[in-house]
Amino acid sequence: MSRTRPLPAAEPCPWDEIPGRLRATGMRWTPQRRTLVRVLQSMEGHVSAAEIIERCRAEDATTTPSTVYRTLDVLEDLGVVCHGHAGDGREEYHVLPQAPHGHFYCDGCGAVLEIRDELAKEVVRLLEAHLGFEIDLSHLTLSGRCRGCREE
Amino acid sequence: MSRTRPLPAAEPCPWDEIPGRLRATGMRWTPQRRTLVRVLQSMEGHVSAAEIIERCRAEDATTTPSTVYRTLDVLEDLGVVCHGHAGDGREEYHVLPQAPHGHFYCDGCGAVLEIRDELAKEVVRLLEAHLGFEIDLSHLTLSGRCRGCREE
DNA sequence: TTGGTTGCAAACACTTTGCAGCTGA
DNA sequence: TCAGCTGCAAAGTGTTTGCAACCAA
Repeated sequence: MSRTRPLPAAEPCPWDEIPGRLRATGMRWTPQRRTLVRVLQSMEGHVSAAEIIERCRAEDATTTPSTVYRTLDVLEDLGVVCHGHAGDGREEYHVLPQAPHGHFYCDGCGAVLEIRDELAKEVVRLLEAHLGFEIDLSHLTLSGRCRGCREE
Repeated sequence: MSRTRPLPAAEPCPWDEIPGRLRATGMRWTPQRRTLVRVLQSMEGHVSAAEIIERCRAEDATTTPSTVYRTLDVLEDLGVVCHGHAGDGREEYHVLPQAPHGHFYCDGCGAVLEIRDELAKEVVRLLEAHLGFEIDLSHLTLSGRCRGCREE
């Protein structure tokens, strides 16, 4: 299973390279994969497995969860998505992560903010300096309360 | 359910105050709770629900998961533990958090480090300054690779 | 006594897997 | 053709809940 891989694929794979990259390793470019990839393209950012499945079903009512999960695994190997866990522990997929970033979930209002670029680097650097850990920020979602909810 | 509460209880509850605090609100101090509390006392830090259940079963073979989960919920309201999610999305409990701190899990060797005190404050401050989020670090476990595993 | 607790079993949500048949290359 | 892929159904996980019996206060 790809999710036991230590760290996400090094370089992200552009959308239009996907069919070729699949075929290059003997894999197939099927209608179901076309649907999933089209859906993912319209969802850049963070998405739950449930959302992905629902959107696929909207495009193709015959979509099956197992196929979606299996294909997401394949796409994760290609670096198109990488998965982590939302605050409630469910699978969460990050689409086409260009730079290391995490997500921030507000317990109060449910808002989600991305922790990206400079800030992500800063956090990574800080933790690395203190603990010697190379953090995989893209794999997690922090939780807390946003400014708005704190002022209530 | 207590796990929908916005943030963990403000002040941690010393072990010996637990019986009294329970009774004060009409709750009972039962053998099962005694067992669980004893087990938790011997496990300060991060523990998975499975570990807690297993250890309880070692002390009392009749221990039931449902009772453990329910009691952990009660103890979370008292501030004795607070729960989050491990890297794989399972429930994880932090026992008697004295100061805000998170955990760091190494994908390589499985080592767990605590992110505490100064470093935790620094991270919290950083994220707060940039995003306006009041982070609940105790609610999460970061993942990545530790120094040792990176050098392999 | 009596309402909080417990144990059991069943329900749950989500994800994974086995397998026979289908299909892209 | 023929491996990879799909759909289905079934099995897992890990956690939660309903309920009757139980027992701490």
